[in-house]
Amino acid sequence: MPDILSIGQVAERTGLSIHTLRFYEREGILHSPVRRGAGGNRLYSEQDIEWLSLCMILRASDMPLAAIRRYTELVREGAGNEAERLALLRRHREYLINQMANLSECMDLINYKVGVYEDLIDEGAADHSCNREALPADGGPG
Amino acid sequence: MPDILSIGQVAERTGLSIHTLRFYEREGILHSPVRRGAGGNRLYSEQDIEWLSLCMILRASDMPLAAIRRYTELVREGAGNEAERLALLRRHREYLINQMANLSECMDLINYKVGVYEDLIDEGAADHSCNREALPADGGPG
DNA sequence: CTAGGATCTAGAGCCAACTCTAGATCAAGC
DNA sequence: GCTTGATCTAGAGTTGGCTCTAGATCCTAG
Repeated sequence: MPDILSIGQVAERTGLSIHTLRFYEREGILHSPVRRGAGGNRLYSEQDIEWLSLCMILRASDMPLAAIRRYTELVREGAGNEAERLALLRRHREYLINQMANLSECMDLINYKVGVYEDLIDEGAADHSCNREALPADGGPG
Repeated sequence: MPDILSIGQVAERTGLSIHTLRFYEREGILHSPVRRGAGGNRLYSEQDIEWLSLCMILRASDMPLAAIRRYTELVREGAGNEAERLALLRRHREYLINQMANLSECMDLINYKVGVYEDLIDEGAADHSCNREALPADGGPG
């Protein structure tokens, strides 16, 4: 593993597009300013990959880029702002708790409905004489 | 509970804005076409509230409006398309499973980091002589 | 009659997060 | 020398989901 990577290599390893990598840099999402090669091309390090991996986890959980940028700034500034980092992380944790509840509420609902439709379709397949017009109540969330 | 509700009442009861209610209607998110009063004003029913509540659960779990619209169409069309409804619901369930994994990965990461920063801040508060420059490794997701 | 408040329509505006385009530069291989 | 492929910059375009505006209409209370 070389510690100097082109943008193409970083794209390949992270799964982010080259466009997105440049966009993230403009947005101040990179841990340290990107070094540049002779021709002005970006030179990434393994550290950058690690930082981007962290950012990708945060993004995958819907942390806004603005929050990631702020966190990045705080880390870049160094020691002394731990309280703000902590607050930022806790805020996102609150979001996560709430969102996990939303997802599992929806999961329950969908599991219920999937069950209903599976039964309905099984019946329809096994017994063609049954009343195929009999709809499950689909008006409500119950 | 009256079964004829103004858009304002629906907004109040669902928490959606009046603008959003009209927007959802344009987007074909309503279970049945809205009835209108003498002056052209929308008349909602309790059924509409129920359907909107369902939609809100789906939206809160990030189902795109396009998918909700499709599901709405299918339900409106009536019996005979259960397989497609089922497929649509299962697709969203896959999304939910994946997203729950994302959120809990992020939750683990954040819990870890929150722990680190809490310790750091506690130490800083309890013992001012300690090395406040000692940073936790914040470059990586670990 | 009039003022206030709720509603209507059509359509513009906004925000986040990409995503892509155009045109230039550069290094390597034939 | 020339083509090919990767990279560069600045900036425009896209998508999804709202959110708001303007100007009209209508109902009710004073």
